[in-house]
Amino acid sequence: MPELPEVEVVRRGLSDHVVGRRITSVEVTGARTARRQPGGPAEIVARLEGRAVSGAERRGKYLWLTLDHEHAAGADCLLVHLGMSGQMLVADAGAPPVRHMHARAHLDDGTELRFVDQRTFGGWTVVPLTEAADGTGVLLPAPAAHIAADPFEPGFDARAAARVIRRRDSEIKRLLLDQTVVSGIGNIYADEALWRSGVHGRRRSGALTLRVVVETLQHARDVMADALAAGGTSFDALYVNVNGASGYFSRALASYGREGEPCTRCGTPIVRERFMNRSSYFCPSCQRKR
DNA sequence: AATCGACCCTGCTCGC
DNA sequence: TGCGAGCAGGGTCGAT
Repeated sequence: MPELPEVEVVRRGLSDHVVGRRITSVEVTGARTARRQPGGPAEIVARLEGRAVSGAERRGKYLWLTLDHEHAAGADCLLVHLGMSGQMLVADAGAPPVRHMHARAHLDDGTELRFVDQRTFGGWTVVPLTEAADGTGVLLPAPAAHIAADPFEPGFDARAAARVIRRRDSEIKRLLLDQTVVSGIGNIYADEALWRSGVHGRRRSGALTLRVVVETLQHARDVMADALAAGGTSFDALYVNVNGASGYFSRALASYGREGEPCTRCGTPIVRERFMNRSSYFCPSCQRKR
C-alpha cells in the first residue's frame, strides 16, 4: 500500500500522537511481524517496555520511532516497515480489537499504538541507530543503513542519483524501484514519474541521457509532493494512518490503474503490461520503448 | 559483483 | 452460488 507520501502521512500522525509518550506495556502476537527481530517477539517487548518515544523519523518507506536512552552509544529505535498493507493505528485503550492486529504498545496517556497488517509483509524490529552508508551523516536504523536518500531529503542529489542510474545496466523502472539507488518510490509513483517524463519503463538506464534521468527523478519528487499535499489534508485525529492518498488516487493519477482509458496528454489508450510480477501502466504513444 | 525471477501472505473481484 | 484465476501501492533471497 504505502509509498513515500503515505508513509510520511503516518509519520506525521505518529509525531502528533505518539512522540512524547512512554510505552507502559507491549504485546507482540504476530510471529511474522517480528520475523526480522533476533530473539523474536519477546525481544521486542523487552526492549520497548518502559521506554519513552522521542521522535518519529522516516527515510523513503522506512519509518522509525526513536526511543529515549541514557547514553548516545546505545541509541536505538522501533523500526517499522508497513510492507504492502501495514497500518499504525492509535486507539483508545479498551477499543475493540481489529482483525489482523499483530502488535500493540500501551502508552501512558491511555491510548494504544497498534500494528495492523493484513498481508503480513510489514514488521517491527527494535534495532540500533547507525550512520547512513551514503556518508550523509544521517542516523538510520541499522537494517536500513544501506537505503539511499529519498527525494525529499535536504541531502538528496538528483544528479548524483541519476549518474548512479546511468552507470547501472538495467531497466529504468527497475532502478527507480531500487531503494538503494533512490528511496521512497514505489510502483505507482514510478509509473507516474515515467509518464511525466515520457520515458518507457523498460528503457535501459544507460541509454538515457543524464538530463532525462534527472528530470524523471524530479518528476518523481513532484508527483509524490502532489500526493502528499492531497493525502495529508484528510486527517482523523484518532487514527495515525488514514490511507492518506485515497482521494488523490481516484483523481490525479495520469497512468497508474488507467488501462484502456485515454492518455490525458494525447488520447491514446493507456496500456498495462506485466513487469517484475506486478503491473506497469504507460502511454504507448508518449512513452516509446525506443 | 550485479542482475533477475521466484517467493513470501491474505482478501477481494471477476469471469465462467 | 461456487470456484479458480488474477491482482494488490512491499522487500528478500537464491540462482546465474
